[in-house]
Amino acid sequence: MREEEEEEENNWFARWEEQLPSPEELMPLSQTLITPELALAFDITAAGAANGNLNPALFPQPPAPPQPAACSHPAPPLSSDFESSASAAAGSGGGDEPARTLKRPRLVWTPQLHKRFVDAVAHLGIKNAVPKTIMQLMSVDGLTRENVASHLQKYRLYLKRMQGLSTSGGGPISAADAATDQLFASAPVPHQFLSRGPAAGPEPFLPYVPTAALQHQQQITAAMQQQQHQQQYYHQRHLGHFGSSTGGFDHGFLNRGMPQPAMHQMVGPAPGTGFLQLTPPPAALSVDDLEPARREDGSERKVLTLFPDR
DNA sequence: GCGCAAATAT
DNA sequence: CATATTTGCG
Repeated sequence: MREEEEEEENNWFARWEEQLPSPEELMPLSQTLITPELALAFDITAAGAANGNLNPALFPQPPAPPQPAACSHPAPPLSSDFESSASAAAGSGGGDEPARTLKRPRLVWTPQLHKRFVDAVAHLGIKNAVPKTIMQLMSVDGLTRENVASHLQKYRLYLKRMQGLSTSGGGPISAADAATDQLFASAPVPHQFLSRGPAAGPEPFLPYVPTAALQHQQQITAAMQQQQHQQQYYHQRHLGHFGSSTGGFDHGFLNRGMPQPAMHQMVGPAPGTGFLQLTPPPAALSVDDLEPARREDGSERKVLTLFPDR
């Protein structure tokens, strides 16, 4: 019976494919991640968006989504944009109304998406970093609370591991950890996250006020693409053999292979292999580069410097 | 609704 | 096998 479901989900994101314009083209959101409190603290307004490369004023707000289709309306993150979009878009002669209970394909957490996740949590503060809020802040259509909750759970475990290792031993870490969790390792971990004390409140700003930030939330165009991934996730490393594990990172990193060429029809090579890949706008954060990184001059290794210096 | 551990699915 | 989703409990 699973097969039937596959078909359903197939057409399900079939519309999505149309909806996605292009990773480069979409990047409506920018200062959305900057909490008003923070902005006020710095006395910066829209124009003073830190780097200046993120000028909301300059930002051509996507007045008209690439897809006129009813499926992509401003979708308030508060409600399930999914259902509404589905129901609205449905009706193609059809027969697929029950988008309400449809199970969507597995979400592929790309480094980009995870980055956005981390940024959202970072700017929200541990205090308000709850699935629902995070989801809203991310404003990624198609992203559900469950998705975030699940990911958040894993992420917390990841941080916990980091924390434990860094505090108790003091020995080398990152290496092993990075190797363990590729996804999490791909994104920088905000210093704020590494709260070794029971009480976490290191952040000078960001007391709260999620709603303010959310008021301006706009639907971030999410892109999904289904490529030959299917084989990728089957890509189980052939263990039992060594030597060829040089890179080992055959993982489909950045799959944002969404070049200018119009999206070609996705071929459903293998039924039942539907992957959902959300690609949030690249810009997003103005201070996304606040990463300490260059602590050393020569070492440009991808080693994460997440040790609690203080 | 949130968090977590375990089970389950792909 | 890795990863994401779902389930059960507090």
